[in-house]
Amino acid sequence: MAAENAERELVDQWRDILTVHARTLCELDRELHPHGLGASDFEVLDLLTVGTAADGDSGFRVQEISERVHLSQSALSRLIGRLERDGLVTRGMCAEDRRGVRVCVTPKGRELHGEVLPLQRAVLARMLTGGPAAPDA
Amino acid sequence: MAAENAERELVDQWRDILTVHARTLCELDRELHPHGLGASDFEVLDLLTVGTAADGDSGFRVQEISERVHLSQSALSRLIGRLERDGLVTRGMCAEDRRGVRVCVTPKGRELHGEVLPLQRAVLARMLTGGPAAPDA
DNA sequence: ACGCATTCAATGCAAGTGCATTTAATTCCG
DNA sequence: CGGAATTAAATGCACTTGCATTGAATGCGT
Repeated sequence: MAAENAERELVDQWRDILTVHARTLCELDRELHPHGLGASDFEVLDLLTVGTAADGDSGFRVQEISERVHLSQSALSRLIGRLERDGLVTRGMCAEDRRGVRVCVTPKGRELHGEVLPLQRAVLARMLTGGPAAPDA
Repeated sequence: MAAENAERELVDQWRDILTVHARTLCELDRELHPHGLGASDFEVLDLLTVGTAADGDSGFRVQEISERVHLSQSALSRLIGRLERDGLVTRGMCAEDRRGVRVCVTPKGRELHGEVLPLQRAVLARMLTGGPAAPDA
C-alpha cells in the first residue's frame, strides 16, 4: 500500500532533518564558541542587531524575542542574563508595562555581531548546500 | 547580485530547519515522556529493536550505535546506562574485543518500542506534512 | 475602588549534553 | 616478546535546557 511508503518517507525525512540540524548546529557552535557565543546566543544577538536601529531604539521585549526563537521562556531569560553580563545587551524596564523588560544591543554587541556574522554565513553555506549527505566531498 | 539572494535563501532555509526541528522534537518529547523516554532514547531503542532479531542476536556495539545517532559518545554511554537501569536493554561484553560493549534490547524494551512506535509516527505525520509554517490549521 | 485572575519575567531544581580525562584492552613496531 | 601508541567506553565536570514555581504588575469584573 501507499500508506507504508508514506510512512517510510516521513521517517526518512525526519532522519534527514535530524542529520542536517545536528551537523550544522554543531559546526555553528564550534565556530562561535571561541567568540564566547553559542548558536542560541547568536540567534538572539542577530535578531536584536538586525531588528533595531543603531541609535535611539528601545529594543525588543523579552516576549517578542521568545516568539522568534525556539527556546523556553526560562532559557531565554538566562541567555539574556549571560549576554548582559558580557556587556552585549542591556536590560531596561518598559515604560508602558512595568512587568516587561526591554532588551537592547550595546555597541559592543553590534561589533561582535558584525564580527561573527560572516562565520555563521560561511557555516550555513558549507553545511546546507547539497543534500543531507555528508558534505565531505 | 545573486549572491545576496543566495545568502538570504540559506538563512531562510536554516530558520525553517530550526523551526521544524524544534517543533517536532518538542512534540516528540511530550508524547514519549509519559512512557519514560526522551526522543534520543527512542532513537536508540528503535535502532536496536528494528536492527536486531528478537532472539539470539548479540546486539550492537556502542560504537555502531554512535555512528547512527547524533549524540556524543559520552551522552550515548549515559543514555544506554539509563535504558539499562530501566530494564530496556542489557550491556554485555564483547567476545572479540573486550573493550567493547554489546547492547541488546530486552523483551521489555521491545514491548515498549511497539507501544510507542505508533505515537512517534503520529507525531511525524502531524508535524512534517505541510510546510514549515505552523500546522495549526 | 477592590480583589481575583492573568501575564511578564526571574529563579529553584532536576535532567541531559559535550569536552576532557580516565581506565581497560588491543594493536603496532622495534 | 615488550613497551608505546591507539581505541572503546565510562566518568568528572561545567553548562544549558525545560518544567514548575515565584514575585511583581496589570486588567477585568463587580
